[in-house]
Order: sequence, then C-alpha cells, then structure tokens
Amino acid sequence: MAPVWSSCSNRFVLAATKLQSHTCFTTAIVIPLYHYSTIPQPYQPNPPNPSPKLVPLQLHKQNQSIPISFSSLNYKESIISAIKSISHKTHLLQIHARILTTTLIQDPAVSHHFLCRVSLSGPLQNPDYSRRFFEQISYSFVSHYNTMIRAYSLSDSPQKSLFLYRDMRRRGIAANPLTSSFVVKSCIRFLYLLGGVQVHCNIFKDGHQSDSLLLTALMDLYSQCQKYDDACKVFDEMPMRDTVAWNVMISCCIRNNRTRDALSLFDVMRSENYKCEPDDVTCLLLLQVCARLNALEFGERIHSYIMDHGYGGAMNLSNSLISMYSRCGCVDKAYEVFMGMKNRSVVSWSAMISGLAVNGYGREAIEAFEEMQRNGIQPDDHTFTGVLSACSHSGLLDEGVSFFDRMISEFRITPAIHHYGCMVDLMGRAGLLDKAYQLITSMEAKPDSTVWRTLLGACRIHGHVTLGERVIEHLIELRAQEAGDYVLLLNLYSSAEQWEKVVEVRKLMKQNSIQTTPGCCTIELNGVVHEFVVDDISHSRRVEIYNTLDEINKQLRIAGYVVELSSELHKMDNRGKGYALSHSEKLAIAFGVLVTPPGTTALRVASNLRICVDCHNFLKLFSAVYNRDVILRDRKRFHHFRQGHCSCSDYW
DNA sequence: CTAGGGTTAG
Repeated sequence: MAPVWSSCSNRFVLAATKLQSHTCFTTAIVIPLYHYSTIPQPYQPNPPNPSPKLVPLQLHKQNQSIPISFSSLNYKESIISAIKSISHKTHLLQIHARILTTTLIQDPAVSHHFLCRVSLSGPLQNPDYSRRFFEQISYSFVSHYNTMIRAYSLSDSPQKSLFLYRDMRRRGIAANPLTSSFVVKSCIRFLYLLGGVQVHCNIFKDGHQSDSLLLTALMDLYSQCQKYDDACKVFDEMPMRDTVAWNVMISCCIRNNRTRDALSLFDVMRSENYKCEPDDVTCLLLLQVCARLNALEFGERIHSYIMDHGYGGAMNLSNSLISMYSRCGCVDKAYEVFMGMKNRSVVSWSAMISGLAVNGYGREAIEAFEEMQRNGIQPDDHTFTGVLSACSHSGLLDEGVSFFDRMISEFRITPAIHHYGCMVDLMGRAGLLDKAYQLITSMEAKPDSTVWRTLLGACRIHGHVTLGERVIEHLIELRAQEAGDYVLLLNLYSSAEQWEKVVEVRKLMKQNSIQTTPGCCTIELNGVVHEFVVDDISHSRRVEIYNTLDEINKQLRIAGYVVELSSELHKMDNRGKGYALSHSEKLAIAFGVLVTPPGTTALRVASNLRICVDCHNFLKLFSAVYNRDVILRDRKRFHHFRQGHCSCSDYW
C-alpha cells in the first residue's frame, strides 16, 4: 500500500500529540495534517498574554548578557536571525531548548535553519548533535533529510549518509536531485562503488536521469573508483555537457592514466560539435597533464589560453604554470611566471623551489628558500620536500641533514614519509647506507615501499649486497614488491658478480610471474605527444624510425660508442625475457631526429623509469655527434645533455 | 516561507 503521505507531497507534519514527547521519529506515527502552504498562521505567535515561554530570550554568557528583542510580530524571524548569528555554544543550546518547548518546533523554516547551523557551521557543528535534533523534531521534510545527509557526507563517517538515505527511501519519502547528489558525494568519500551504483539505479527510478549535475557527480564517482569505462558511459549518455562535465571527464582520464586522452579532450571540447569553452579549472587540469607528459608546447598553448581569457591573475593557475614549466625542464620560464606574479603564496615559493631542485639548481633552491623567509612567508611541509630534494639532487649532505633537523625543531613540522624519502636518498647517495637504514627504522610512521625502494636503489649503486637483501625482505613483507625491485636486486647481484643469485632471482621472477613495467617514453613534436615502449613496433612510421636508429648507432659507434649490456639489466623488454635492444629513449630520439630538421631545438623526452647506463652513454655521445641538446626527464630528475656532457656528473 | 548540488595549484 502506498504510504498515506505520498499523495500530499512531502509536506506533512506529525500529530500534535507526538510533538512534545521527544519521540524518536523512527517509532513515531506520521499523520499528514495539511499542506504547509495552507496553514492559517500557526506560527505568528503574537499571543495576547505571552506565555512565559515566549518571553524574549535573554542569552547569558558569564557576566554579559545579549538581549534579543522580539517584537511579537516577527518572533520567528528574530529566532531565525538569532540562529544564524549566534556564536556561543550555550546560546545555541538555549535556543534548542526553546524550540523544543514551544510551538516553534512545528516550524520547518526554524528547524531547518537550526539544523543547518548545528550541522554545517557554528560552535556546535557536529552531525551527532544535529541527528538528535533531527529526531527530536519528529517530522521530516526532504530538506531536513538533505541537510542531515549533507552533514554526514562532510563528516568523518560519510557511510551514515547512505544509511539515512536508505532509511528515507524505506519510509517512502521521495528524494530530490540534491539528496542524491549528497549521497553520491558520500560514496565518493569512502569509495563505495556498490553504494554508488545503488544510488545510480535509484536516480533512474526517481526520474532524475537527465540531471546533468547529478550525472557529473556520478561520473566522478566512477572515475574515483577506477571505473573509467563506466564514467565514459555516463558522459556519453549525458544530454547536456557543460564545462564542468568536461572537466570531470578530463580529471577522470588523469586519474585513470589516460593522460594523452586528457590532452586531446581540450581540442575536442572546443570543436564545432561541442562548442564548450574551457575554464580555469580545465586549464589547471591540463597543466597537470602537460607536466606529466613533458608536453611543453601544449603547456605553452594553455599558458596563452590563460592569458587570452583573463585568468592570468589567478594564483592557482600561476602556481600550476610554475610547476608545469619546471617539470618540462624550463626553469627560466617557470621563473618568469614566478616573477610576474603580484602576490606569491607558500605554494608559489614551494613550486619554484622544487622546480629549481628537480632541474639540478640545488644552491639556487636553497637561496630561494631563504629569500622566501625574508619575504615573511612561513614554509610548510611541501616547501621542505622541495628543499630536501634540492639537497639530495645536488649532493648537499650536511645542508640536508641540518634542514631536516630545523624542520622538526624550528618549524615544528612532523616529517612525513616524503621527507624521509629525501633523506634516505641523500644519505644513500653519500654512501651512508647503514645510517639511512637506521633512519627508516626510527620512523614513527610505518615505512612504505617507496622508502625501501629508494634504499634498495642506493644499495645497488654502492653494491651493498647484504643490506639489499634485508631491504627486499621488507618489501616482500609489505607485499609491495614490484618488477623494478627485482630488477634492482638483479643488478645488485650482477654488479657483485654473484651469478648464481642472478639466476635464482630470475627464476623467482618467472615463478611469481612478475611483470616488469614496460619502459615508456614520450616525446612532444609540433604539439603532438608521441609515446614509445621498449622495442616498440606499433608506430606507423616504425620502419623509418628503426632505420634512423640504425644510422644513429652507426654514427655513434664511429665516435666510440659501445653498447653496454652486461652490467646493466635496468630495463628489460616487456615480456621480462631479457635485454631489450631498443630502449624507448632511443626510439624517441630516433623519431625526433626523423621529424625535425637538424640543429633546431632541443629534443625533450620523458621516461617513466630511471635511465640506464647504456642510454646515458648513448645520449651523451648523441648530443656531441649530432650537435643537439637532449633534455631527458626520467622518473626522478632531469638530464641535460649538451656537447657530450650531462648535467649530472655520474649517470645516476 | 528556507537553502542545499558536480570539476580545482606546490
């Protein structure tokens, strides 16, 4: 049987008899009384003899008292404005009591405002408190549910909003699009895909399947739950797509490692078919993509788009530009943006510091750090990540240690795993392996796989086999071993010439069917990002590319290049069988030579792994023989090759 | 007779 109230919209109130009894509404009997719009005027108190309860409220706080004058006519308005403005806890408590003990309890507007005040802002802000009030008033409008569900969705226990939502449906109260959007938000908060799917179904049942805002929220849900295809499906089925919808789609691509697709969406959304103007958020997202893909030209396009559309003054965009330019290896451009800013926040300074650091300007990064403090900007944890990585990239051991100590004692920042990572890198590079190991074991937080992996890398450099074995045990314990770890271990054994162990590790890898991450490079030419994996044969111009590579190899051999395979098994082909002959770096370079005239710009390549010795030698010679600069960004840092030299002294 | 929705810098 249909619930009795379903015929009179959702506007019903509880039987007056239940009003004062503070019944928990789950057990209350709900009787529709009337449409609220037809209420004669029950809440215009103006009582001839005001009952003591309606006497103006005197709010006391220690020795001061705040009188709130209630002219009898706008009693309700006064209460509402009091609810909105009151900033002291006890006053709100008094109002709470006042509402419960008077006819105010029957007023949806009053209860709504009170619910908002105690759940979303103000001194009592606490979903449990609002839930109590919610149950005390014992009648429920969608708006009350919405407020409550929203409060939960923002709280530490977003699951509760889903419970309340289910409760609400069980009572036959129709959800409106807002209700659903709050619930979706909660599902995103705790990545509850199944619940989200349930809500998605209900949205259809409720007939809200064309609400583009709701659909956008659902896309975000699927995207954050790694359901790229489902997100795309929702996107495809959207009747109207505004800029935000496109933005969510782009962020979905980024989240799910479809970075090149994300880039292409910029032009698709602007095309004739869709005519959707990118906004500042679009730019923010795309700058992130450019930084990842090393797509400088595209980044510059976004930069001019920002300028042309009047977003130039936005702090977040400038910060993002700084980061993009420096991660594309153009510190000078990053610096230009930085200098052009009217105001600079910690974020700007930190971005600049990290930018300098990652490009090998360690000293300059430290100078920037000091300059920043002279400008009265307090560093935060991100700033120190930049400073510490500056030290580690430039081998400034003592400075790094002292910054680490100052960060803790002077700036009261508890080191995060990131900071430990930098320190381990720093110490490991300097050969202080045991100290680095001690540092990791002394950490309060549980060390994660990255930290151990950093140490393993250092063991590999210094050929410290016993420590390396201990580290791999930790990684195994974390169940976080990746192919790269085994490769490092393999290299460690082979550099120590322990060949039996090498065989053993190989067997182990085969047994556990460990997949190596395919080495993958991107190179941007004429604004298009090309991608190559090891021994790639998928490119349409593969024949020309391999011919060019052969030619380059020939030229370099004349100059004394020798392929170095034995000592370095850094990257293997993607089937994990053996040594790859054409690392993606070389393919990208060959392609660059193929499509650009000689002596033009530098070739800029980004790689997802660390560069190997062989490729490093190859690129050094290439830069001299072909007289072309190569800027290679590997997983950790930049290598600027020029005239047979590299900005990093040794290859690592 | 209220107000409440989706993307977002280092």
